[in-house]
Amino acid sequence: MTNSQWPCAMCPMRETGFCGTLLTAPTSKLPLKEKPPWQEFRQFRVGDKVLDGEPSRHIYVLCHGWAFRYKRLSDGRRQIFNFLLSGDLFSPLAVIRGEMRVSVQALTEISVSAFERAEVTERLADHPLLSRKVLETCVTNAGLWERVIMVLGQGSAEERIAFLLLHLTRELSRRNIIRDHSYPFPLRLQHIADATGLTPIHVSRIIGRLRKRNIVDMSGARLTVTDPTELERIGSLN
Amino acid sequence: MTNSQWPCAMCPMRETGFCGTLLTAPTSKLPLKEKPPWQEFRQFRVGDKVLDGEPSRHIYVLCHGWAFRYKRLSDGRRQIFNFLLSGDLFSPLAVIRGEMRVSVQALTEISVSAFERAEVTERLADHPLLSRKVLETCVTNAGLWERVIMVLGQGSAEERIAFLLLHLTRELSRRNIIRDHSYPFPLRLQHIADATGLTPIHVSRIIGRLRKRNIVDMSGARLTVTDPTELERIGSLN
DNA sequence: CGGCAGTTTGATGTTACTCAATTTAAGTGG
DNA sequence: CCACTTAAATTGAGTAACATCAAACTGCCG
Repeated sequence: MTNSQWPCAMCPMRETGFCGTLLTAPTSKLPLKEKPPWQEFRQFRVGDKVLDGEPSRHIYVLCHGWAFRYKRLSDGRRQIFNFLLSGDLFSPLAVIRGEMRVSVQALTEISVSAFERAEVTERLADHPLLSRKVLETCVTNAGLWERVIMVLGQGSAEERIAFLLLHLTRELSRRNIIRDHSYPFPLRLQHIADATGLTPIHVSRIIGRLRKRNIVDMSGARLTVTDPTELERIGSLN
Repeated sequence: MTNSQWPCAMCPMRETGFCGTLLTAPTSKLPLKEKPPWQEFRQFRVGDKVLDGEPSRHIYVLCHGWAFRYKRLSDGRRQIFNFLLSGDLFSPLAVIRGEMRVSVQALTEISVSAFERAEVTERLADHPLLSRKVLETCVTNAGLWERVIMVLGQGSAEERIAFLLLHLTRELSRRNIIRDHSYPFPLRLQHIADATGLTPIHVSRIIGRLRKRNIVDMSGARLTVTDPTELERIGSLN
């Protein structure tokens, strides 16, 4: 990981008086600030759960790595709402309301910043820039939720998968992670299935088809977008 | 319509210094306040479009009747995001960002309050109660969006329809509109289909099945929930 | 060289879609 | 109030998309 990729560039807490503190990340080469007692820096390994359906005392920001946010039904079905990348606030709603019965699990090694919720909400009122950031994240998410509802309600299997891959590709490109239309890709078929409402078997077939058509290739834990134009045509639902 | 059902009880603008003005509704028997120039009171008839995919200068609150919020794809597919009932802010996001390329259409005769967006956003800063209301609506909506994503991603046709009917029934019951487990219901099969991602024909079959099982009955522009417990069991996805 | 988890492939089953025809309900004008 | 018109709901038959089950294959790690 190079400094230029250091996630603080994406962090919603940046420039809100909260952020300098994120630079206490162990591997960071950037200048340190003093860490306040109400912030913690934590690391998790692949498969670890950061949250498990219980309300949390903390607000989390993902600093590095991949995670996903999901909910499980009593009969085992799992819906993945979104994938979290560097700089993502886990749930802007958790800032306002404590509840939110969702789980978050790490897809790679990840590092997160955990802020005491009480401290953040207390500072929310007299820190307009912070509350603006939270609100902005809410808005961004709401836009994503509506696009997801659109694609789950109206899209074919192919459109759903293309939409997901397109979205991830765009997000990673904003973070300067993509080189030669290819990037490390930690999702298994099961994750794509649970995010798109399909079965992993069917996802495999569709991805195979997309590969044969030279649109995307998913192998060796990497995703390569061979034909971005075509992927966009399929996945953007306009 | 009795005074006790008058929508201001649900209006997010109530007690924010914006709301008294909603009482200028022509049919209201409640005391009037002076209407500021940046508020308008409008009426629409069945099928009229209040918004049509274009950014609007106004922020809308539904005062009376039913409407729905949707987006149409270029090939004709339509996804209905939600149904609007008395007191609903059309789109909390429109308050923060002007854009939002969605359409809103009336299902019944409706009356709406239209506020100049510029005036509202200007007052947003020094009116904490108002911004709190907007934020709260954002939060409520975000919770709904996630439940919708859950049901569209994981639910069967029956679960999707039950979820929708259950949600509407709850919202109307909060508004004291339900008498004897029955209420006026302006949705056609096509609306339910476009909200659940099914075809109207299939919706018809499923509803017919629910009727035979004495769970709900949808006829004569009314919905009757015969077995609320069973509807809840099917539609709550836990 | 196993052993394991994840992926791919094939065969078959189920759910939901499409198309067409019929029935019901809701208006409309006489 | 009743024929007539029209839109919407229902029903049936056939089809396509996706799910399920089972088996074979691949890559990876000890």
